[in-house]
Amino acid sequence: MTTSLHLKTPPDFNFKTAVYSHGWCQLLPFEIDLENWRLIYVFTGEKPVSAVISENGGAIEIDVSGDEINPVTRDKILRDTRHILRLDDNLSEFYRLTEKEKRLAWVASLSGGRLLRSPTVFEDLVKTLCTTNCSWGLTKNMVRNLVEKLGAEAADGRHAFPTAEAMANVSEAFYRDEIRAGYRSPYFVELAEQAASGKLNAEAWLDSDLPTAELKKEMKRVKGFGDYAAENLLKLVGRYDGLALDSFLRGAFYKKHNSEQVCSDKEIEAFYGKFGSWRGLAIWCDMTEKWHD
DNA sequence: GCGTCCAGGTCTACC
DNA sequence: GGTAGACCTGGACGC
Repeated sequence: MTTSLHLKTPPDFNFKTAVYSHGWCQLLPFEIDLENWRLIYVFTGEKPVSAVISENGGAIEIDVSGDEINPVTRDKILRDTRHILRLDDNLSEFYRLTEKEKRLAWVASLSGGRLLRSPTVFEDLVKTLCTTNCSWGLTKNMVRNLVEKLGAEAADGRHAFPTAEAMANVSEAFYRDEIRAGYRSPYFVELAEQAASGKLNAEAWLDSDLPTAELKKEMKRVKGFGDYAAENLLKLVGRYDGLALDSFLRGAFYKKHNSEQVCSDKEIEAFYGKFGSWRGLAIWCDMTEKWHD
């Protein structure tokens, strides 16, 4: 059987733009069905359940497959979906700034800037670590291995993202040999152990009172997290002060704004300075404009 | 088939 | 505070 749940969306919400805001929609347990514009995710709870998320008549519809779900699971799926799609984000100030720039006028008209994220910061931490110093193809491989080899199985055979406990229960050799994580393997072990023991509470970063610079320092205490990784995660917890420059963003910037000539990171930062604390979101939207054609 | 380069970087040692 | 070198993997590319 299938249970359908519904969520109202804010007026400035665009399902397609939010789902395809960055690469996360391609990382398990997310799956994207571009033909029918549906997002699939395996939610955790009492037991993992697969759900198809789509837009229907201006609202979000979540079709949960399998046995009837209890009220606790139902509430968790609704809460997680709000979080994933960032339905509660207020981007009005960002839109005011981008509307002043002709080339970024599309951002407000397509309601861009809602970056898809995972239900937990822990999942985003692990996935961000999988993006460092490798091709996007390898990132997808590592995440797929983590999900399929360590995540609990739902009724339809899909797997949820592994818990910190499940990740802490395997060895460094497992990460090297089975996950194909290479030199990142000890980082995964340490991160999982800290999260499972409660020593690291990444979820608290969502509503931390710390200034962004301090929060970034805290994130960089996680082994394997440097400037790029910390600033990427900051974006996912709703702070856009950092640009999270990586080879993709740098290359795209050189091509679009610097006649394909290499320039310094400081010059890139200065270019987006006018967007203030929204500059990280401004460069991301600017560099991914064509994704929304 | 083989070697090299590099991709959605970071860490450590050293200066 | 800045920099060089090492680090896994796997696909692309040249030969």
